Amino acid sequence: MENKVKVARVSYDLTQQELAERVGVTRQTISLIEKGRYNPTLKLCLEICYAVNKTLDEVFWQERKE
Amino acid sequence: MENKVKVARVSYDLTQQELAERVGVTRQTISLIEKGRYNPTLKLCLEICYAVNKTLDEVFWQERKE
DNA sequence: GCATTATGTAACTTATATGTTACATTGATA
DNA sequence: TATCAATGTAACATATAAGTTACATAATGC
Repeated sequence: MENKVKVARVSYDLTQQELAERVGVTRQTISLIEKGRYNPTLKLCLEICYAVNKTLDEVFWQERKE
Repeated sequence: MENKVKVARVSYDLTQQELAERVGVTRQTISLIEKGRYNPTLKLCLEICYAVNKTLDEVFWQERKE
């Protein structure tokens, strides 16, 4: 699950810990999502978007790969 | 978890069963997502978007509610 | 009426997202 | 060099997304 969470987070000058607190998960969860090792739930994706002022498409969209 | 899956699906003239087969889940999962009783994973959201030719924002975006 | 299709949902199981605790590594900085 | 902050990750526990089976209802067509 590749995504732009890390870019969005860093552009907001937030640490993983800070982002985690704002969206209500642990630092480990943010780390795993940024590393593409987790398939986050929609609710968490939305919380991350709200925290970095971006939309789902901007942070999580990816074209279908055959 | 409100969303526009049902509208998008019906506009494509797909039954829950057909959409479920295209995205690789069961009919029950589609039903529960449409009813807002499930918090789907990002991967499933993307699959649904691909199936109905829409983006995440079009089908799953919602403004933060305080 | 009787079948058939589409949908809602309940009980139970399985897979996995997420939490908890803990330890290691890297980079900056005093 | 020695902290310390930020990050990666591993083992295990918990919550819940998703599957399986099954049954019910509404709508449609025979």
